[in-house]
Amino acid sequence: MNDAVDHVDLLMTRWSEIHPTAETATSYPALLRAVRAGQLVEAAFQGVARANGLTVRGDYDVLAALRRALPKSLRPSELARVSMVTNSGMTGRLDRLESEGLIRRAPHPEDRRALLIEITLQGVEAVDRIFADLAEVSGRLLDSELASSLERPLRRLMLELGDDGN
Amino acid sequence: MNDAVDHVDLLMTRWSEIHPTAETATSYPALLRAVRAGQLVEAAFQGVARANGLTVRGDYDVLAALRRALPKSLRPSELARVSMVTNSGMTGRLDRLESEGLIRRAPHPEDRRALLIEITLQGVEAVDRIFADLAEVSGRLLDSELASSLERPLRRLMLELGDDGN
DNA sequence: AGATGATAATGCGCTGGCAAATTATATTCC
DNA sequence: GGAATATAATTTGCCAGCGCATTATCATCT
Repeated sequence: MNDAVDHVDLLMTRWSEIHPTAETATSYPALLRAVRAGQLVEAAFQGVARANGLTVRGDYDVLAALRRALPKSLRPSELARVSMVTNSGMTGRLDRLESEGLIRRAPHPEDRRALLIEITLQGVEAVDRIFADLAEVSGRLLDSELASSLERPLRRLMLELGDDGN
Repeated sequence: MNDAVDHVDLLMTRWSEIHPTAETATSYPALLRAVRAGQLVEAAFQGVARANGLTVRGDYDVLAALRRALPKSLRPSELARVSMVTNSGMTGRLDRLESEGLIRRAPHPEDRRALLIEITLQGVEAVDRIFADLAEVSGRLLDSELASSLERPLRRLMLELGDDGN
């Protein structure tokens, strides 16, 4: 059936010519595809985020986390953890989002070291708009049949990689 | 029957609570997993590259492309294309790699605008060492059964995304 | 209670990469 | 052949995020 070759196939074939002895493990090419596919998708998503006024796609991750947490607020360090950036990186994102009026910094009532980040109405509107766009773009990039064939293996991969995020 | 839930599952479940009307398309979560898995793998690979003296993993991509192209040399713009960076980004990478003695810039004999990038002996040694490490790490991250279950769908995804690279 | 060590957020300096402008060469069109 | 346009690499200016240091607060141990 579909045995069209992709970039990684060509690449691995060439490697096996160079190192005929090396066992052709399947793990490396699989992970390589994951990286590369991730980059391509990321680029597409980045376009959506920018088209909706955000500076980077990562800012959407922050808004989305806040949106999902409603009516609760989250702390910067929690946001940093699920967004896979450092705390100082999160400070920068929050600075941007706050200056754009999409979030608000509020003091944490029980821990004076901490903050509670509240998403504003504008923030909710933005994230909902972007979510819809992302879903729409995804549908155009990927038919549902391929999507469902990716679901199980990718989910297992995430777990194998120790998908923290929660 | 592995129906353990990952981060994306939780996330989508929450979204469907927020927007009960919205159709639960499968494409978006699939691509989201691709992005996230890609980031996690990237981080692991980055560690391998750094442990072998490289500044960033991207530099390995350049070396690997040159290694595979042997005995031919490649031009900077070609390297930029397959490495998914801009030409100016490639200039920076080549600067680094050249100062580390892993590549050499040679004039292109037929086009005086262009260069030919040659990988040095040290460069070949580095790339071979890193390749072996990457394969080894990959094997530890991912058992071969899961790897093979990822192979077909991921390859199709790459093609669907218009995997240029070649 | 006081001291000591953990944790929360931010400040600061650095760096890899992008976008746009620049320079040099090549190609195309009249 | 000469002008106009395209292409190759680099330069420049900029920015997001990392690592590390700092400040403020909390928690623990005696």
